[in-house]
Amino acid sequence: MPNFDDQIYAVLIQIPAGKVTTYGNVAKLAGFPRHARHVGKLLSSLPKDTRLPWFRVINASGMISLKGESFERQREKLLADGIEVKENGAVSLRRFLWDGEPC
DNA sequence: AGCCTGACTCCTA
DNA sequence: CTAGGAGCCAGGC
Repeated sequence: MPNFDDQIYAVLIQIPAGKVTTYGNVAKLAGFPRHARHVGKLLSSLPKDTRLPWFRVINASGMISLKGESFERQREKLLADGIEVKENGAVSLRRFLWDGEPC
């Protein structure tokens, strides 16, 4: 059984550009349905130069869960992806949510 | 072991 | 939309 971290990474790299997903969804796709909190903990430990699209992961409310500078960083990344993000960090899950693997 | 914390989620009001 | 409470899991002390 692959470890938790690797499974999470495997899911992250599959998130298509221009889409977002939630912590809970990532955890579920990785095979750990109730580890949403741990997903966030793992992302918090990522190096700043990581290739992983950590910025495409937001909470189930469609809001960026970060604060301060981290929040702005993620928001800019999403905007660069063509995702509409409001000033408060809200994203339209209706339009940009990636639920599972389309393939 | 217990207690606290967190980039979470769901339910109720 | 906000606010409060409960459930959830792993890690640190």
